[in-house]
Amino acid sequence: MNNDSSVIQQPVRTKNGGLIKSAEKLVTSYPRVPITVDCVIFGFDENELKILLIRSDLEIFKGQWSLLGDFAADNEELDDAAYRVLCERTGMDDVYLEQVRTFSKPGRHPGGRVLTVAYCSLLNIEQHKLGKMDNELHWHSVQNIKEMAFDHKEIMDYCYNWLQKRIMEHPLGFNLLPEKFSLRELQNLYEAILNVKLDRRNFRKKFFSMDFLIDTGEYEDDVPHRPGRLYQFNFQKYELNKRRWTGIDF
Amino acid sequence: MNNDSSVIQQPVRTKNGGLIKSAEKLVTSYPRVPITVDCVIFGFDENELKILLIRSDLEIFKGQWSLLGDFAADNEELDDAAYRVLCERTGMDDVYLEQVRTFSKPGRHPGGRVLTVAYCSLLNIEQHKLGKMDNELHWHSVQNIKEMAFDHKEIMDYCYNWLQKRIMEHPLGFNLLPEKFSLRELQNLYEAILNVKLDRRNFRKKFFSMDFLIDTGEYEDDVPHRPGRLYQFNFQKYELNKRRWTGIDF
DNA sequence: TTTCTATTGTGTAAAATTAACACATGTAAA
DNA sequence: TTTACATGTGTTAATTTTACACAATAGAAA
Repeated sequence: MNNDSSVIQQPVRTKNGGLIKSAEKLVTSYPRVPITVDCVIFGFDENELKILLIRSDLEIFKGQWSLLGDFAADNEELDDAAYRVLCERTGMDDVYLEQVRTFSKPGRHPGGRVLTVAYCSLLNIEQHKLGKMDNELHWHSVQNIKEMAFDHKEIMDYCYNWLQKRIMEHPLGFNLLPEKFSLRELQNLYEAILNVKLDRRNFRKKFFSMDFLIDTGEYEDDVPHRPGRLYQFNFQKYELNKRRWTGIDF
Repeated sequence: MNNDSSVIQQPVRTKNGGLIKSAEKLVTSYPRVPITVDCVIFGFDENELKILLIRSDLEIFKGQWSLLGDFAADNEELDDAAYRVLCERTGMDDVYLEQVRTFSKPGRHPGGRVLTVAYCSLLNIEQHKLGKMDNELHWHSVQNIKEMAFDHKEIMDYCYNWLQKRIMEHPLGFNLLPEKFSLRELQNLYEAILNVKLDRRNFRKKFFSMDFLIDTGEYEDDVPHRPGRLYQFNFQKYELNKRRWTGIDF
């Protein structure tokens, strides 16, 4: 591990005032680290917030679950790497994805120093029905996960926390819902993520006043009670007014 | 660049079901990247938000300013690396420091691929009077910086934006002020960071109601008008009540 | 000593937002 | 036809935010 990187420990830096001619020489004189991206992929199903995990392929973590991740390729921008992982593993594109934080604790990877950049992703679980091939993949209820491989539990907790804050500032939640949804579903989503109970009438008022909901005129189907109206999220309008958006406050 | 890392491009992964015995072997088969930390160090002086920059020591960026940064050492946690940079360059310890974001665009460093993790730091500028030795260091007004070496302008902009949001959620600003300060100074700070004008009376009410200000009983000195009271920030009390803290709203 | 200037320190009323709460309506199942 | 259950809607009280004016106090100037 890191044998070649420790050959030259003294930086190429000139002592005083002199400028460094070769940036390349400078760079190659420092330690280098393998980089991974890890995706915390959230979904929403049965009124629970879920996260997509894969069985670890390392002997040492046998039986444990881990985030979907991969090493970054040569010269690969990390956003691209995360997106690649997402596409390869879920077959989906056009997915919400955002960088959250970098984790660098020495010893976090049993194979030596590996730095990982955590990404948070929100997707519609219905559009990613796991095939029979995917017996290594599984949607877990976020609340039930006790331990994970590597430091992935810590990463997941951080990202879940991040999501709770983030969803108060931007209407990300819609990425987790089907294209058409009832207000009840929307409220269930917020209650699941924030882990609180909300007043139905005030919730409704709040979202209508935001003016990002399009009334489809359609109604729920297959419910054993009065069906609710179905709405769509107005992504366009949101993008236009994003700057004036100051967040939700329940 | 990256010549040894591209020797083995095929991952060691077993095709189906088989677990990987050697995590080490897996890790060493992937590309490796030099990592830097870059500190966006904010200060407050003459009612302006400032940032501490250093003249780039690279020939290619001659005359341009850059963030204070360094390469991460072997097995060095990045928080530690950032803290090390901060201490080495400013001689200060016990400084507010927080990771903000990782920047990975290929081509962002002229010496080849270098990944950098940006940290945001807030310190009391009075306690870091630049000595004569530090003629490579300079406090710049944040508003005046047009261009910087590397992608540091982008990083600075991102961190400034981050700070504007962050300061609404946590009372970080006190790190930028002297131990004892008047309410006017505090308001100037917020106005400088947020780039807005605030109502003096409401600002005052807001901060008193937070109950984090300790009245020292002392007064300003050397002002050509009625002197204001001096306060201290109650860090202890804040730490205790942090969890219930929901932010400021001007 | 007096006057002037500038900034501190304080309170209240209007406006906006949030929180709490109840009843009629519509569908499917019994 | 009745029952069960969730939808859809409006009002009032409480809280928070905004807007705004005047007396007090120090140093500087006259």
